[in-house]
Formats: sequence, structure tokens, C-alpha cells
Amino acid sequence: MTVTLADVAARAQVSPATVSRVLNGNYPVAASTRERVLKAVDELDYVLNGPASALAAATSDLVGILVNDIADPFFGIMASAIQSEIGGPGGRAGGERLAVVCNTGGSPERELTYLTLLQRQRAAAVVLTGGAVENEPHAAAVAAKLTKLTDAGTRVVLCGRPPAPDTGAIALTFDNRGGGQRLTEHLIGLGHRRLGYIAGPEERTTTRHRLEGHRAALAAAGIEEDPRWTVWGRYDRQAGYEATLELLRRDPSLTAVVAANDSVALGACAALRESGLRIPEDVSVAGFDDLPFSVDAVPALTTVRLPLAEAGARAGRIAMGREEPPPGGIATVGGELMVRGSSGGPRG
Amino acid sequence: MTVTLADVAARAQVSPATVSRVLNGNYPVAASTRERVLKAVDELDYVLNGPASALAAATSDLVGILVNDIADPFFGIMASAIQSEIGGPGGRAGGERLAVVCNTGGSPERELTYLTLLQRQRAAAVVLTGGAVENEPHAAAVAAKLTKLTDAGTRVVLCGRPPAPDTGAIALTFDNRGGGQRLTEHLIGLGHRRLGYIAGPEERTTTRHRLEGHRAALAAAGIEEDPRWTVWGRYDRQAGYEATLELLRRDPSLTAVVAANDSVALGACAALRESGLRIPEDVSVAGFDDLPFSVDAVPALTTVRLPLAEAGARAGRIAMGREEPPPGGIATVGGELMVRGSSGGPRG
DNA sequence: AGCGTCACAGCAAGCGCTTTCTATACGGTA
DNA sequence: TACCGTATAGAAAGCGCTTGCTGTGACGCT
Repeated sequence: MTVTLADVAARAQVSPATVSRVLNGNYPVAASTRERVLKAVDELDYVLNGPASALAAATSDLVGILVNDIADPFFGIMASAIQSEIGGPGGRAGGERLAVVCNTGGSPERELTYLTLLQRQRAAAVVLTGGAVENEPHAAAVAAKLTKLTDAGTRVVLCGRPPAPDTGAIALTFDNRGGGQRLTEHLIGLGHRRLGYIAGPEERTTTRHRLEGHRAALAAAGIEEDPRWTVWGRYDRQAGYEATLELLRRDPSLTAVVAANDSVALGACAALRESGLRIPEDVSVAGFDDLPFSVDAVPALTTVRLPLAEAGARAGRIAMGREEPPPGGIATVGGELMVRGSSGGPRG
Repeated sequence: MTVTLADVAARAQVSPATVSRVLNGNYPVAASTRERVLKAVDELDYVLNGPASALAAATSDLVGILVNDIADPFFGIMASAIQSEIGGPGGRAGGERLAVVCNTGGSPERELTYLTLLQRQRAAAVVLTGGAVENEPHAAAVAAKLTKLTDAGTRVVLCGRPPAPDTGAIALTFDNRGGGQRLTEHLIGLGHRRLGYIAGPEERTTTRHRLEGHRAALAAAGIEEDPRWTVWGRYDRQAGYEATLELLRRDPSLTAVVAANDSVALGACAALRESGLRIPEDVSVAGFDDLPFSVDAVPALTTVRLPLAEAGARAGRIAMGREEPPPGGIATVGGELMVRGSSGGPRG
């Protein structure tokens, strides 16, 4: 049998109410009584029953963080930043909040399942990171769920994800389109005219926005795009490797490869090298995100830096109600072009 | 006001008990009744109250995963694997379990705090990943906490962490010592005699074990170690970069650098390159873990592959009671030496 | 001396669900 | 027809905590 509040109360010779108040520190208790209670708590090794407490108080100290892929540093960095802003003081009982990271694996169903689970647990806040899936029924289902969450008083923040209108969710959106555009403009400025593009999973907003930026830059420069120049794949190294091989097969005259993100770019580099091509002399490569390892690639990766940690921290603070949400509930976070060794003028 | 079980019951014209039984599916309910209830649930958008359910049933579907640094793929990969084994069916109510990842940031206090929080929530299981801190009072406190958790019926699994004797916790330990030893043996076999070592944070078991393996290999080869050859730092790229510069300053004649892990090794490579040294012609470099990016380094990193995903998956299954714990509650998971381009014979 | 004020402490009513035990209806059997 | 097993539904007692409200002395004021 576990120790309950009542046991502590008995031992300290006070009522359960008093013990609760000592533990929560939200009601005046005489110092001597408090001490007696704390002593009893200590002696009995009492641990509060979370569910009971949450039930009675109708609140919980859970904060959910949804990520697409926990093994990907892109999400890890954001999650870490969010969590660092949540762990601290601010809530009930001295304010330790349990920040939980939920890995959806990019699956819409799991996303919904986790949202329901968090709703069940009456989470204090939920932060959704990364791109959304562009699938009408699913998007509607998520929007409905988010609305219900915000209605129930749960603060919902989207970090690196497009706004969800009319759901009450605060959005911190990455300017993927603008970043993609500037990146390709840079390449075009170097003289490239034949650019391959390795896109991410087709149904993701992030994928679409980055690609749109790329195409906008192409269009602005009057470059007509060849459909063979775009290949779709996952957001990982392996996909980049394979896609690059495919790109090379389709059109060996490409002088640059733009990847959906840094991991993909790394795979692209590997494929190019194995094909006997030099970077950037033969082919330039560009990534996106500027993850920590990108600067260590050889040559270092030209990419777009997204302030993942900063955005995550801000999302965390907003989720905790410690920072004002942006006006209109929407803020756009820009990316910064990082020109490094992997991009140069085209050969010849 | 949120919808409660009673509301659903009223709408379906049955008792709350029946609704509960339909939802949990653990008691015979006539098909027609079940349908009526499900319809009401649907119409009212009813969501079970997690805390209330957990309180009444005296169980919870929370599973905690503790990691040192969620932004580090080393932990991300393990967490991902653990979680993938936990999400599935197996528990109450169709069995969705909420796997929560808690980021301790390597801090002993946060580790304890999280364990307490999980204990409060009456977690079904807890998996602790990564090396432990070697600090007597803290280790004792953690051991006591783990004992209490296992006593309370929570399954505790250590993944990539040394065993915690007499706590009831199951341990899946990485053979860091053996891996470190084989790695250094490989370097010695290539002819290296002057090896720098970049160790991780001093108080971690992982750090100590890897270093012990390194030294064992040195000793076996009759190489006397120079204290200047060991530098300590964090487990990240930056630390590796700085440590390598320091190593070079202390003894420019080193022909190999062994790093505490792959991230550190990447930093080491950067520092060497910037110092005008070629890898592996001038200096060989070796890492540990074989994270996904390691094969993409140029040259590809010689390292020790740890089966993070496999070990994590196994830990997850054990935590869920779906796999027998190893005999004695302890299993050692070996590493595999991956010889790649970053190691070669010493110059001259 | 009489009374309003404080500062504390306790009582008791839930919070929303699960589950044991009991009630009922039905069909079959003797 | 009387009886009993089976299948299903309901009543009600909590699970362990929080909190609004109700004392109850002690103190200071007029």
C-alpha cells in the first residue's frame, strides 16, 4: 500500500487539508505546523498522487511537445529549447511541469492520437513542431482538435508550422519560402542555370514552401524549369543519396543540387563524390536548416539557417504564458542564408 | 463545462458504468447498447478524463523515457526506438500508451525531479538512457528512487547505462570499455604510438569506460601514456574542436586523436583541418557511436557502432513486458568497430 | 468589558471515473 | 409450472486529492 495524504496528516496530527496546503503552498499555514508536516512527508517518503491531484484541482502540469522525428536534430533542437523554457518555476506547487515529447513519426494518425491523449490528460499546453501534412480530412481533424484544446483552456503553440486559422493556436512560422528563394537566388547569382531540386515528402507544407521559393527564384531569373530536375523523397540522408543518383541519371549536365534540408544535402554530397564529381567545382550543393553538423561537412554546406533554438524557446515561453503572443497570433521567423564552401560558380 | 461520462450515459440512456465498460471493452455489453453508447460518445465529442480514469483504476498509461540531451541524435535514435515499441497495443483501452521523453540535460537534479514526477504520475514504466553520473550521493538517491519505482510496480529499464544493483531495474549496458579498447587497438595496429584522447564530461560512466578501454589497449601494447594526451570536455562538436587545438598545442607530434564520440570527432576534424593537417595522412581520427552523419564525414569516420536502435527497441519491449528480461536482469550490448577513411598509418 | 478582525485549521463535498456486488430478464430444463 | 443458469445492466462505494466554507482562539480596538 502506498502512503497517502491522510497518512501524512495522521502522522503530523493535522487534517489532510492542511497537508495539501503545505504541499501546494497556496494558503497560510503556521510555520510550526508546516515543519511538522514536512517532517512527516519526509519520514513517510510520501509522493503526491498525480492523477488524484489533477482530478481534484482540474488542472495538470503536463505540457506536450509533438515532433515528427525525434531522431532528427532539427526537432531535437527545437524540443530541447521548448523544454528548457517549460521546466522552470511558474506553475502550481513550486511549478515543476512535466514536458513530454511525443514522436509522431510524421504520421497523421499518430499526431491525432497524441493530441487526444494530451487532451485526455488535460495538458496545460501543447506545442506542435515542424511542417503539417497537407491532407484535407486530416488537416480538418487536427484543426478541430486544436480548437477543442484551446477551448478547454490548453494553450496551443505551433512552432515552425503554418498557422491554423480559427483554432486559437499561436503560430511561429518559419519563412521556408523566403529562405528557399534566397538560397536559389544565391546559386543563380553564381551563374547556375541548371539546378536539380531534391524535395521532401510531397504532402508536407515545409516541402511545398521551400520548393515554391526555389521556383519563384527560378521564375524571377527567367529560367524555365525542367520537370526532370525535381525529385521527391524523405527528409533523410539516404533519400538524398538516392535522389541525387536519380538526378544525375536524368540530367548529367546539372551544375547545382538544392536539397530539402541538410541531411538530404549530405546524402547528395556522398552520391556526387561517389560519382566522381567534385563539390563545388563540378556541382554545387545547398541544404536547409543549418544543423550543427553542416558546418563540418567538407566542403562546409551552404544552407539557410533557421533559428531553431530561439524559436523553440519563444514557443515555450508563449506556451507557458510567460511571453505575449505575437499580434494576430502569428509571427514569421526568417532564415539566414549561410554561404559556405559547397557552393561556387558552375564549371566551364 | 466539459462532457463527462455521465453526460454520455444520459444521452445513451444507460448507466455510467455501462459507458465505462463499453469504452474499456473489458466486460460484456450487448451489441445494440454498445452502439448506442458509441454514438453518444461521438455526438458529444466525449473525451475520457485521464486523471480521473487513472485515479479510479489505479493505473496510468504513461511511460517515461529519460535522456541526457534530446538534441543529440545519440539519444534521439534510442528514444525513437523505445517509443516505437511502446506506442502499440497492449495496455488498457486498446492500449495507447503515452510515451513521454524527458530531457534531463545531463543534470542529476533534473533527473531526480523527473523520476519523482513520473512516480507521481504512477508511470507504467520508465526507461533511463545514456551514462549515469558518478557522484556518490546522487547515485544513491537515484538508486533509492528506482527501488521505490520498481517496488510500486513500475518497470524500470536502463538502456546504455550501467546496472543499478538491488534496485530491481533491468539493465542493457553498452560495452563502452570493450569498444574503446578495440578502437585503440586498431589504431595501434596501424602503427600509431602517440595518441591523443578527447574524453567526455569527467563524472560520467560512459566517459570513464571508454577511456578505460583506450588505456587498456595502450597498456597491452606497452605504450606508456603521457598525461598531456588526455583532454576533457563536453560531448559536442565545439568541445572536440577546442580540445583538439589544446592537444596540438601540448604535443604537435600526435599522430592520432581518439574522440569520446562522433560529434567530438567531427569537431576534432575541423580543428585539424584548420591547423593545416590532413586526415588521415597527418593525423588519424576516430569517434564512437557511429551516428548517421559519421559515414558522411570526409573522410568517413572510423568509429565504434553501437546498435542504438536495436537496444532501444529491446528496452522498450522489456519495459512493456513484451520481452523477457535478460538473465540476472543484466545484458551487455557490444559495439562493432567500423574502420573507415579517417584512420590510416602514421606519417613518416 | 465587548466586539470586530485575523490567522489558522478542519469539515466535508466533490472531481470523473472504475468496479464489485446486486438486480433483472430471459431461456431452457426438470 | 417451478427453478436455475446466463447474459446484461445498474447502484453505489470509493480512488486520493483540493477547496469553499465554517469554526476557533488570540489579539487589538473602542
